[in-house]
Amino acid sequence: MRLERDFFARDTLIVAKELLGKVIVREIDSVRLSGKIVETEGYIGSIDKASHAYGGKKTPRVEPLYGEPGISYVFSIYGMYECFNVISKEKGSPEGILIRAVEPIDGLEKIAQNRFRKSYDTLTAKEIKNLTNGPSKLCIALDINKKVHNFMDLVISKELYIEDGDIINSSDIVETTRVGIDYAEEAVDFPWRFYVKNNIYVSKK
DNA sequence: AATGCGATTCTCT
DNA sequence: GAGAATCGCATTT
Repeated sequence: MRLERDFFARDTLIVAKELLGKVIVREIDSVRLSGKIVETEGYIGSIDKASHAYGGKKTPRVEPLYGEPGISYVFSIYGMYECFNVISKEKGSPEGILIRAVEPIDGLEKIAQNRFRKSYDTLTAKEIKNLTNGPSKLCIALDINKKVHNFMDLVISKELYIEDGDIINSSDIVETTRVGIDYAEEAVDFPWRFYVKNNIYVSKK
């Protein structure tokens, strides 16, 4: 079942944790691609120097962060990659959750084509592991891009949404520091990254 | 108009 | 583990 607005309209770190085990669904021409979320990071703009909206900063790029819970924020990075976030909390408060890794479930053939331009059957073990074990890798695999999917309402969209999935026991969740935010001073140490213990698709242990 | 860099990934070594 | 790729966007001139 699809997650509704009220799921996202809660404390960002709770949503980030509870998104583990849920399933991102990407429908392309009636073909279903999906992946189980295994790694997330919370960003809380009001107090978080790692957030694009730190201190209430508001520019065209970060506008989605201020939108309704349940919409997407897709940003481009390093000129060649994109990252997918879901907005949490309430409209007006710049908070969101970066989806850092998923475990491929449906549409493996299309996912393999999107990532490596070859058939799933011909992937090496290394390529399989690298299909979706990173924030930009999963965007490539599921064909999520800023141009089409930024500001998309995941509660309404038919082509991109999130469904119920596994319930992850809290003893199987690791809480630790976030990745790639070395510049963020004290926020470097905030334990706002969550991942499923022992899952091979987690980007970084 | 010019500058500088990033919530990353890939390819070497 | 280091270095390159590559550009949108915020910031500065």
